[in-house]
Amino acid sequence: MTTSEENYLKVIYHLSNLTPKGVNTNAIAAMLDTKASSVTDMLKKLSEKDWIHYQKYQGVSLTDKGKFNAKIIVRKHRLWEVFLVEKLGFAWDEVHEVAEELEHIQSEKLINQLDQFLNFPSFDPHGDPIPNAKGEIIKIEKQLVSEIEVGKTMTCVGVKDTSVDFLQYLNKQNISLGTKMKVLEKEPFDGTLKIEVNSNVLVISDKIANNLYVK
Amino acid sequence: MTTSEENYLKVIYHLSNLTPKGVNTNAIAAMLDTKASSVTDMLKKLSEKDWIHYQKYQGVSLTDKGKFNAKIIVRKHRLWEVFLVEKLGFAWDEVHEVAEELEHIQSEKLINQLDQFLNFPSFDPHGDPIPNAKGEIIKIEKQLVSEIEVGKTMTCVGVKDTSVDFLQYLNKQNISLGTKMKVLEKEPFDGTLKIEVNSNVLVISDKIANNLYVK
DNA sequence: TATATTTTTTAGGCAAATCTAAAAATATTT
DNA sequence: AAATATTTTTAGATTTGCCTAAAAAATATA
Repeated sequence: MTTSEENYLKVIYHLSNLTPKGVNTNAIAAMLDTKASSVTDMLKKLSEKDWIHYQKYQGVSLTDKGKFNAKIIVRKHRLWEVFLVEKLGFAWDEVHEVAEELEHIQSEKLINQLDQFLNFPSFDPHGDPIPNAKGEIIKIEKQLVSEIEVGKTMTCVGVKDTSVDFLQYLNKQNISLGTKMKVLEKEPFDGTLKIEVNSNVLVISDKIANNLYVK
Repeated sequence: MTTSEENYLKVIYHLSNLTPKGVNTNAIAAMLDTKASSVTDMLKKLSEKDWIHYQKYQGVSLTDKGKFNAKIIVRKHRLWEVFLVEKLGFAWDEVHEVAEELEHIQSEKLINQLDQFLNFPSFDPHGDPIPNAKGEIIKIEKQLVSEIEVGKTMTCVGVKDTSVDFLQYLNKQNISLGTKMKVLEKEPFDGTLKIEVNSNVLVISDKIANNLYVK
């Protein structure tokens, strides 16, 4: 499996969770920062290898084989992120790029030993679940801050957007996994929220509230 | 720097230590398991980037820039080998292939944090010295078993050949870094040696004696 | 429903890294 | 020194993954 093929599988996997009916060519192109025509080329190749179901103009979905491969790549990515944070002292906003490279290293033994070395972690530094060696992945119930009612307390369990900008914003506000918060006020006009964090009142935008997972 | 360019630099670096006058195209091709014509193509590219001195038909040598880059790749390779053995429980004959992939991960922070995490090791699992972040590398005096006089005792400090076959042969004979040995007898006809290892007498060929470093 | 817009695919091309086959330069042997 | 052998380079082709531009299909709009 080439690095490029792996990147396509991973992106199709992530998009499938948002668009279960079938993933669009343009959506894949946008995620991979490439052109639709390049995507079409690759879809044909992935289809021939039986990793995706593909019919012209109909969008794609992963086969069982493709889904398993995708999950193993996600597993590798997230385990490496844990390693970088727990063992090498990286911050959660510094790991993504490096993990994007490390996830393509081909060695089953490597990744399973790494898993053991890290004590079989269940979640990565952004709160996302780590598939096990069989590709099994736990799903926890989590909600966006934007979905929480006024007056309720909540605990940060993850982020939807894992961009450096967003993670550094959270750093600045002292919000990390496990941080307890409370919704104080909700502005109906634009979705702006007032929340209590670390005994301070914080005003957060609609966009922030839609990218922060809590339970 | 592409993976391919890195592999060429690394090979030229290693060959330079054996052939200081200038490295041959064919020698590079043999090491990289490719054709001489492919090597010529790449030499032109490396030359344009000022990583090697290259004149048609005259063999090549590394520029200062090229040598530094090569040493950083060697540094990465050897640090990853230490990680695999010390932290993930790999055997010394299992690390080379995986380290060949890991050495191409591009992140200065990653490798310097890894170095610290491993306590700034000086040698890799095969006894080879690890360059520091500046590319500085210590040279220890070491000799091949074949160069040791009859009657002398010696300690294994490294291997010249790092192939799986050779390393597994040494495993079988219970020879590893630090193993004490004594030369008992030398056969002038074919260079076969009798040595004492772990209170046993072992007969080793010319070829073995020429690939085992001691001091 | 016919037209316009958007999405997707095809056709043809490019750059990197490789290959084979043949030519050129260097080295070795007689 | 000439002939032979070896090494290295050139020329031209291939594969992978990407591109642009244009055509085809699907979707939205009037």
